[in-house]
Amino acid sequence: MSEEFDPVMPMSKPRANPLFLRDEDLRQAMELLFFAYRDFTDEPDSILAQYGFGRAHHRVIYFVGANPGMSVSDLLGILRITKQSLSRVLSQLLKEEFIEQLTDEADRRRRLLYLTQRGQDLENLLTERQSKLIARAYREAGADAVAGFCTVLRGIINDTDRRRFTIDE
Amino acid sequence: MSEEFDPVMPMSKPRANPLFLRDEDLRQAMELLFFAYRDFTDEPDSILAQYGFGRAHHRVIYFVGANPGMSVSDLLGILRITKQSLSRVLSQLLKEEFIEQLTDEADRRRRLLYLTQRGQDLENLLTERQSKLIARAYREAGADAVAGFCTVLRGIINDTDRRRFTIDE
DNA sequence: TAAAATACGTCAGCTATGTTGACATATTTT
DNA sequence: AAAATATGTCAACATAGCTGACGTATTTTA
Repeated sequence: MSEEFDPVMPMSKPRANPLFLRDEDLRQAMELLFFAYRDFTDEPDSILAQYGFGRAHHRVIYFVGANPGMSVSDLLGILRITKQSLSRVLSQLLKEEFIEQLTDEADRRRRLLYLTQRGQDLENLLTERQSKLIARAYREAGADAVAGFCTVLRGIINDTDRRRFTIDE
Repeated sequence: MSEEFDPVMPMSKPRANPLFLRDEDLRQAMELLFFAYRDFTDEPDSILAQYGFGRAHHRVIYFVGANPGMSVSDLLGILRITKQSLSRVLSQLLKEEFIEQLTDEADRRRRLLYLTQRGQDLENLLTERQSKLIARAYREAGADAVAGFCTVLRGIINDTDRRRFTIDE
C-alpha cells in the first residue's frame, strides 16, 4: 500500500517543449497553490484579528475598495457565498462604519457599497502588506515569469470570471 | 475601478529592473489568486461533501497520499493547524478507514500515517479532478508560462516551506 | 394596474474548521 | 530519575459557511 514515494517530495521543473505533464508536476502545482495561498493570507489574517475581523471581512473590504459603488448582489456574485453569510460580515462592517451603503437612485432596490475613510485605511493597510509580498516575488521572478504566472492562473479560473482579467495593459 | 489612490508603490529601487509594479498589477495578482484558489477547490469540495468530508479532510488525504509514512507532527507542520483541529478530521478518517496509522518501531511514540485502499481511491479521485484543471491550464499556457507560474508561487511561499520545492534542473 | 420578479434583509438552526487551555499516557532523551 | 517529546482527549469557544422561511420595498411585466 505504501508507495515508497519520497517523504519530502523533491520536485523538478517541468521540462521544456511539448509540455509533457507528469503527475509529479501537477502535484507540485497543487502544493504550490496550497502553500502560497496559506502564506498569502497569513499576515492579513493576523491584522484583521486585531480588529475582531476575519478573512470574510477582508474579502468584502477588498472588493468594495476595488469596486466602489458595487451592489450587494455584485459582491455576492464574486464571493459566491449566500446572502445570509454575507449579511453577517457586512452588517458588522456597516455598524462599525468601515463600509457605508447608499441607495441607488436609478434603482432604489439596490444598495451601493463604499468604503468609509476608516474602511479605506484598513483596506490600505491590508493591501499594502499583501502588495509587498507579491511585489517581492514579482521582482525576484522577473517580468516573463510574472506574465506566465498570470496566464496560468487565468487558465485555472472559470470562463466567466476569467473575463474580469484582460490580457493587455 | 478607482485608481484615485496609490497606497503601495514599492519604494525600493527604481532600478534597471524592467519590472514596473503598478498598484493595478499587484491588485490583479491578488484577485487572480483569490479566484483561482476558489475555483481550484470547488470541485473537490463537492466530491468531499458526498462523503461527509470537507476541505480539511482533503488536505490530510492529499498530504498523506503524497508522503506515505509521515508522522502526525510532520502533518501538523505542513497544515499549520493545532493538533486538536487535526485530531477531529484525522480521527474520522481513521474510524472510517481512509487512513491507517502504524507505530514507528524506531520511535514508538510516533504514529506513521498511510492511506488505506479506500483512502487511496478517494485521493485518486480528488487529485484526478484537480490534475485535469491544472493540466488544461498548463497546456494552454505553455511551458515557459508554467515555469514562471512556479517561480512566482515559490516566491510567495515562506523560506522554510519553499525548500520543499527545489529546482533541481 | 395587478401580479410577478428582483434586491435586500433577517431570524433560526445547523455544520465545518479553526482557536485556547488543561490534562493524560507512552516513550525517548538527558 | 527527571525532563522532553509525540500523541491523544475533553471542554469551551469563534468564524464562516450552509438551508429554509419569511418580510418589505421596488421595479418589471403581463
